[in-house]
Amino acid sequence: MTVTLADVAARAQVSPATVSRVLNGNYPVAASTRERVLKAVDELDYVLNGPASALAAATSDLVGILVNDIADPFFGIMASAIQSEIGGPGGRAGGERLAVVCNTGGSPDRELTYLTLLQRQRAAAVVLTGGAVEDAPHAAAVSAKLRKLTDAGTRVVLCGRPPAPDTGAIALAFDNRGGARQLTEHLIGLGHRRLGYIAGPEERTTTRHRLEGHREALAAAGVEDDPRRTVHGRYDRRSGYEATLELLRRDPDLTAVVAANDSVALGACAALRESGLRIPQDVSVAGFDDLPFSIDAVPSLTTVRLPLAGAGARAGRIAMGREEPPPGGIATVRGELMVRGSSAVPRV
Amino acid sequence: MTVTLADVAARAQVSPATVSRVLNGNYPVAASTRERVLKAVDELDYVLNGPASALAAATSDLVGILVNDIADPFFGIMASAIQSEIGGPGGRAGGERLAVVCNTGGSPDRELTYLTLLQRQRAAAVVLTGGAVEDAPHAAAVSAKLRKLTDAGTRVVLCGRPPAPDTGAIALAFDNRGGARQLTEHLIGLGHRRLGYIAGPEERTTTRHRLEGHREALAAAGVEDDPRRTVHGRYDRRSGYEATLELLRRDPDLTAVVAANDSVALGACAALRESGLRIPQDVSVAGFDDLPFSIDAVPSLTTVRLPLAGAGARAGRIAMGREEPPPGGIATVRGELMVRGSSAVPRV
DNA sequence: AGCAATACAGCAAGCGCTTTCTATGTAGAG
DNA sequence: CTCTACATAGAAAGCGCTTGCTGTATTGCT
Repeated sequence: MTVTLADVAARAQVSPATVSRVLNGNYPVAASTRERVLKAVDELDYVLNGPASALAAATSDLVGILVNDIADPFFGIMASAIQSEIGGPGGRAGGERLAVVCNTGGSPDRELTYLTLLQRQRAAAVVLTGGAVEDAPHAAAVSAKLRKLTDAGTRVVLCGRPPAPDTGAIALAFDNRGGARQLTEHLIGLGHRRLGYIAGPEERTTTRHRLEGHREALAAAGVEDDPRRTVHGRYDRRSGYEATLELLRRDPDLTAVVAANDSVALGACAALRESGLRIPQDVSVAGFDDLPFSIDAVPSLTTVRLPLAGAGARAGRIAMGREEPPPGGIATVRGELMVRGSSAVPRV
Repeated sequence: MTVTLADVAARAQVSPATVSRVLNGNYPVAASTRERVLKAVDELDYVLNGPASALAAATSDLVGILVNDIADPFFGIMASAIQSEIGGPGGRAGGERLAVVCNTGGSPDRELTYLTLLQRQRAAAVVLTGGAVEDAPHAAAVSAKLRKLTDAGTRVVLCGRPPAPDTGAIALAFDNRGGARQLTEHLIGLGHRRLGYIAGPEERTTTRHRLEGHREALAAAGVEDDPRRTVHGRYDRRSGYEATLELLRRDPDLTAVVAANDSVALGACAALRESGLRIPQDVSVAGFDDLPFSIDAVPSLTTVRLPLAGAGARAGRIAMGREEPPPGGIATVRGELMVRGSSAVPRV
């Protein structure tokens, strides 16, 4: 039925061991023999049995990438960059690796389940992207899992996610706090004093850090931080739309809306516009991430650019052992404030 | 070192066979025994060895999803929907499956390589998304590969991709031609006669079908189809921007620009705006796909909505054998014309 | 009470590959 | 011309799990 190593060996008149060695190329095989084997492989259209070789060699060529939402370009861009570096087809030599992109949907349970699944597959490496959930028991469970993975020799890299101490995981964290602070400072610098803030889901690290940065900026400038000017929602457009309506209800005199990310900002723009407010003349809007579409918004969005592709690529290289991990296993990746058309001096 | 089935068996005072059966739950095991085994599994923190069980059972729980560009929401949305249906963590019962999202980057070679890798892993199913490349040798190679996969029992589903005859693959094709025709008919109906068309890369089926639909509409309405009004590019924003500038150079009196997809349309809008043209008063713009951001464009984009999530979910169910394949193994999924603010009656 | 049927559990044979160790042939050294 | 060294190739022992087949109690019938 299916052709095996032994079939190839028989056809090439060599032992299975030799065929294996030709295929793995890590043992001297005479040129003539190699050629004969390769010919047989070709003629028989032989395809190695992955599970069997993974079992025998106790290693696999799977690399796991965990994302919160694969339909969101934020994660798509990182996943794409990571994948381009793990040496999949088209990558440099060194064996082809299969990227396993796992969509957790932001659910802690699924995150854990996927990690187990990856552990079960004896993945060569795992990259976790995006913010973590701040639930103590869950965080502990994830840490324990990561520890086990690293102990088993799986390289674990966190990309755009806070460090996980004592797990052996390398962390490339985004400076969400600093970026958010810069952004709000920019707005305050323009003269804004009544800023609405649309935060992400309560329990995520990303949400908390961005919110903290925002508050730091307010505090530093001595601007009152009215809790009624902060609303929590999801990281999507709809949430931004609804939250903005709510903010406007609470304070119709807002002069700026700072959103948790660009998608939320777009929703905010739609809500403002429908409320008859002009951007930025009446209300300034700011996002975060600088996803590709942000520059096409009208007016184009003031936001904080996160080097998603760069960080992903670096995470991928580290995961493959092709780049030195940062000292201490932790690096912070900064964002860059992008001032565009959606922010301006407030009306008097 | 790593704990195996045998360790669990020893601890639970049963044979390895029994442990295996408890774990797979497909063979009667007394409740008391099961409990004992489960307890041992828990205490030992045992994790099944995926490769080993895949080898022994001659099946794996990997499902491959091929996409052209994971950073593009078009594919992200489909991948997400497919994944939600393949019964991964959080899905219904029946064993957890790992989705392997493979980013081909639109390269035929990588597509082939990934298929081989998936075949090597003995994937349970494979879903190919997005248009195919129209290169005869490559198409034949892919067909041969698909044939081999289906012969080996892997279910193959094409999602948003034309049928591959005689491969045993199920196809859920998008009606790109019909959608494009409707869209252009709408524009012609508004009174447009000088329409620029920004097509995708030449060699892709999606590009050809959409272009054909556009031309059908022109022909049906007796509108001259000046080849100079068609420009080819990539499926991204930048390409739309550049192509629009080129179209404008060739014919400054265009009254409408039809783009290969929404991203391209956004680029077109930017180019028009920078050229001092208002949308839709001076020039109407239309996209394709109706990605989430399209409604947020200003003005919101007239486009053809493709049920990406729905088609992906269906493809996923079919791949898992949870839904009957369409009769003949082929189904056409229609798009829906979404008339929005970016299209209007041309200026006189 | 005696026999067939049923419900579990275990044995053991692989699944297809990798890899250590051993064997063989050839070449260079003394 | 014999001895050691090297380059290759093969034999065989698993890797950790699944599963067909074979027991052995236990249960249900008559």
